[in-house]
Amino acid sequence: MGEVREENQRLKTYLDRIMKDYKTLQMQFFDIVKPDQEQQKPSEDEAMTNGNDDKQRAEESEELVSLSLGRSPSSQHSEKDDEKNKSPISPRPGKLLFLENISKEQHLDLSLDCKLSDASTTGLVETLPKNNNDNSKGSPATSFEDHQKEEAAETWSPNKVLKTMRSGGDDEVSQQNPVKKARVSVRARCDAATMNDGCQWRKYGQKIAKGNPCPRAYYRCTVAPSCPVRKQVQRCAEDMSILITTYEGTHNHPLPMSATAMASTTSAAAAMLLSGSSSSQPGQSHGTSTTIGAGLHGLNFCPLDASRSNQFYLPSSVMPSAPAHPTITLDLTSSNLSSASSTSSHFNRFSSHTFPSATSRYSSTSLSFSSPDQSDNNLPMSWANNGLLNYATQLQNKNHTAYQPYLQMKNNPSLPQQSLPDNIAAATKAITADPNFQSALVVALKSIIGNGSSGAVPATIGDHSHGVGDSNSFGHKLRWSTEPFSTASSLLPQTLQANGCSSSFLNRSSLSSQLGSFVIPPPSLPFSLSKRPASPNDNRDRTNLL
DNA sequence: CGGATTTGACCGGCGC
DNA sequence: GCGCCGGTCAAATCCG
Repeated sequence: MGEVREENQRLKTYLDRIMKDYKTLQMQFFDIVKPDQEQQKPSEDEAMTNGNDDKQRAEESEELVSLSLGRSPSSQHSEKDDEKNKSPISPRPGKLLFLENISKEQHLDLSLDCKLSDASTTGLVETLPKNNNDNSKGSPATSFEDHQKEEAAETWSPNKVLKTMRSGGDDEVSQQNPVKKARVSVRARCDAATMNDGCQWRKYGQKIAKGNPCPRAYYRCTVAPSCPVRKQVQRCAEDMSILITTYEGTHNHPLPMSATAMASTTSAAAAMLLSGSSSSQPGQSHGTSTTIGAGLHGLNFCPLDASRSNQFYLPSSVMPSAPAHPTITLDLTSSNLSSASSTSSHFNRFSSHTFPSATSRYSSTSLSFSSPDQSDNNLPMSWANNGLLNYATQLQNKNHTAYQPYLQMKNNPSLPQQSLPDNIAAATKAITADPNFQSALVVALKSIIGNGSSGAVPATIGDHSHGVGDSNSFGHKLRWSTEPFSTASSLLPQTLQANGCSSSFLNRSSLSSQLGSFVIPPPSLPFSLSKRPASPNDNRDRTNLL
């Protein structure tokens, strides 16, 4: 406990320093954009002159932005007396504030276009992958939750139709959702027909997909009769030893312990994908649907398994699923290390780029689980241990590898060539991927939540049937206490950060208590890459697939 | 015999 | 409107 306190204090100090730096940068950025604001919104700037101090103005504007979310600034029809309505929100999309507000503002801009439908009819739990109505209960409506709901709604519903994740499958609203569910694709070398991810699956179809001679098998979760989760299994056309498993949907039932790791990881990945989508560019909108994502967001989760040289890239040519789905691919193969077809240079994996396919209406996200330095990476990959948490836990030991994208982005001379919103989105992602940032965030969260009182944060990404609603409360606390750091454009990344990030004291053993019911499955591989079939039927699957 | 798989038919979205 | 394609359904089949 003493050590923990010391480290806590140290991290708090570090957090303070980060906050100071952040504010400094914030002010600088604000100064940069100030002329633009004055030019475009002189009247509102007048209202802002109350805070002569730039810092104060920055803080105030920050607050104003956040508080004004959920309203329709364009209409400005109500609450004129409320000073909060005098936020320096630009009437045009793409206006820049500081980084922290970028995503919010983009959301807000989206909201301007879409006139959010009744967000109260659907909670975040219905919009984000981890939806479970059971967990949306009882969350008292707060402005922050509204904000989150609106963020989620903005993410998915620029058109007036509330787009929720069909994956929820829990209610009528979700079934009305015209938006495709986010998918998480896992590439792994596997001789078996399917990976043993701990879940029970029933095959319900098989098709020959275009561009791949190998048949694609369709599975649905049979753990619960009404579980909407589907998965597709297909061999990679380029490398038959690679099995591409694509998960879609969210389990609406408790998962076996052996399945929680994979489920949590895929859920978190999907959440990250969706969160990345929140920074979508208006110009990428396609028709009445929201374009998900601003590109291929390279997030480096650092090293995990040297033996497998897990990497994460997204060769569009091997996209296993329809491009109409926002897909995040976890590449657990090592082929891309040597594959000439791979474009996953270290930098590229951090670069933000879009699919070459013109038909890709949604972006995909690539996560890198690789390490440029694998020599010291002797930690075996264990989805079962705690899934995604593992990455972040080990990430702490990797000398800030994940910070590289941010640095590269800063140092990349090509960045100015990108559109500023792209830069912002990329920078936001990079920042949120920074383990230091995450550590500080966790420390702050911990202090807010109440000194590690277990259960204070019931969030668990280990169980798909939990988490979003919980992350609401999680993010809620985050919201009010670590305001400058609530850069995550939606909640799930915060969940991801909260769960995924860890300081050295927030190691696996302590995290379970720190983060409440974070599921830590038994230390066995949740999915097996062995030839042992996932189910008694997999043997046939294999013969069928091969 | 019950449950899982197979496989052709069917459906809906999307592009042309 | 048509065709393509991904995804799902469901009857037939298989298997323990």
